[in-house]
Amino acid sequence: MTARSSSESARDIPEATVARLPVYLRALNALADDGIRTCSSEELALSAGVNSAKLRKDLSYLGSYGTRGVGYDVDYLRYQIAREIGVTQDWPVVIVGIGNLGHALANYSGFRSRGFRVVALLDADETRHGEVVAGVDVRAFGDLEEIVETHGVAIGVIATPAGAAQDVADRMVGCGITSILNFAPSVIVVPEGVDVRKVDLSIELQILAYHEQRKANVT
Amino acid sequence: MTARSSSESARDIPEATVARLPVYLRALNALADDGIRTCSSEELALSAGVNSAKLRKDLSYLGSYGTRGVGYDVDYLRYQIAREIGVTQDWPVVIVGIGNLGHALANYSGFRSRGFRVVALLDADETRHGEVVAGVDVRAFGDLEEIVETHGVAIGVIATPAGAAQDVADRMVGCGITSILNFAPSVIVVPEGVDVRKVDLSIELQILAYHEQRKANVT
DNA sequence: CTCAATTTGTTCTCGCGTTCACAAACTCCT
DNA sequence: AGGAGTTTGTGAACGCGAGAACAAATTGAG
Ligand SMILES: NC(=O)c1ccc[n+]([C@@H]2O[C@H](COP(=O)([O-])OP(=O)(O)OC[C@H]3O[C@@H](n4cnc5c(N)ncnc54)[C@H](O)[C@@H]3O)[C@@H](O)[C@H]2O)c1
Ligand SMILES: NC(=O)c1ccc[n+]([C@@H]2O[C@H](COP(=O)([O-])OP(=O)(O)OC[C@H]3O[C@@H](n4cnc5c(N)ncnc54)[C@H](O)[C@@H]3O)[C@@H](O)[C@H]2O)c1
Repeated sequence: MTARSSSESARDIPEATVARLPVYLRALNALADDGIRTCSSEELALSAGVNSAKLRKDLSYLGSYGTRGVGYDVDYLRYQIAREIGVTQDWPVVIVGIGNLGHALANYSGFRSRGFRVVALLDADETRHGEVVAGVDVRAFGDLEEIVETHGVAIGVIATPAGAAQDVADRMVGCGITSILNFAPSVIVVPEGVDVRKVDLSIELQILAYHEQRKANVT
Repeated sequence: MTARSSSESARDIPEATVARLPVYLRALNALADDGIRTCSSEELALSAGVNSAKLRKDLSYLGSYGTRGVGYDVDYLRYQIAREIGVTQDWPVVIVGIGNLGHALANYSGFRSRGFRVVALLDADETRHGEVVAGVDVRAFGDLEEIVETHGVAIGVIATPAGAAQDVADRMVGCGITSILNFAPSVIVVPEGVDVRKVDLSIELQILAYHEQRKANVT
């Protein structure tokens, strides 16, 4: 209701919903690939692996893009979600730490297809410089500032050992990066206004181990 | 209070707490490496990146392992958390899909040091068979059942393309695996009693992109 | 021994997220 | 045109987790 000036979707979307929108987008892309042009909240919820009421409520935060009695137009909804998330535009990304994981990330094609473009691969180890991974040169970490400025990079990925993560984060923040994805198993501290998300494989396994142990103990 | 027979910590720990226990364990290990033998909830919370009240509440689910006026004994608490999570024992793990990501995972030393042992690397692609990664042979996916039985594997990791993930999961469940870590960007369906956790890098980046876009729009 | 200082364990309150349930809106068939 | 069937969008109830606040327990000094 409260139409806010001419600017459109300015109301804030709950964080839990934001985290699910990419899942819906993925499910919609899969449906579109199968030639499906329309779907109900029930069908979409099924392929996204969530409850249909939750799906509808999530979508309602974006606006009323469905038709009662009919469902959602796959292409239209797909575009609306992509626009809301911000993946209709291209996001330049730098990856720091081109070891085992960094190589895998650089080679990952799912990046590009979802609106992210790896513009630079940086590593402190001189012996890695000049190597070309997935068409991108590995360069010196010292080139960070120049690259960020040139390409207008806002998102950085940390794939260095834990000990270097805070230093890398500081340098990233220092030259204007405001979103960081951290794969190193360490807590990094950043100023307000900078977003950090962490991915920690060991933690995921430990959570599984906890539940596994409980299953065994019940027996 | 309600001491439950002779069996000890049988009450259930909130999921949100379970997800943080590995973070505390990591922080405690770092403190121990620095030679610190005792710490307060405030100090531990700081290095784990959480609120100290939350930390104390989390730890209280495990029991009363601290001393009022003093704090926590680092080694003792470390052991108690490790025991609760189940990482005092060794968990055999199989990884399926030895491509870019599978290689990185197989080479990751953080696995072993946290109680997980990669007992097999499996891939459907014959040309990969026989390759040795981090001391482990890449074998045929068809060997899954034999390996799971031989080593008593309960945890499986999926690093195949999305299209193969459900099939791999079905085979894993079929031979007794009850915990799955899925890196493929697809929803996999499993019977009740089987735990699945997913890690999706693209989703993490899209969440960052959303917030990044909002920062830009406010300007 | 007593008292001040410290720090844990727990209670209480608040807000967010999930889910149910249903009115509103749309389609299609007769 | 009207009514039956379908499906969305949302109000309301509920449960869980976060954080503030405090009582209980311990230490150490005088
Ligand atoms: N490999 C995995 O599957 C995996 C899984 C989960 C987490 N991780 C974490 O991801 C990180 C990277 O893992 P990895 O296996 O690729 O390690 P790695 O040792 O293979 O690679 C780390 C790279 O970072 C570079 N580096 C070190 N310090 C740097 C600095 N200050 N600036 C720039 N580059 C620097 C090194 O030269 C090296 O190339 C680690 O923190 C690890 O714990 C890895
Ligand atoms: N590389 C990354 O950094 C990255 C990041 C995020 C997510 N992912 C996801 O992880 C998965 C693996 O990525 P990748 O880059 O390693 O891909 P990849 O193509 O390099 O490797 C996939 C491997 O799986 C094997 N495989 C295919 N079907 C199989 C089956 N039915 N059984 C067993 N093995 C099978 C292939 O032979 C191949 O070796 C993909 O789903 C990808 O979307 C990868």
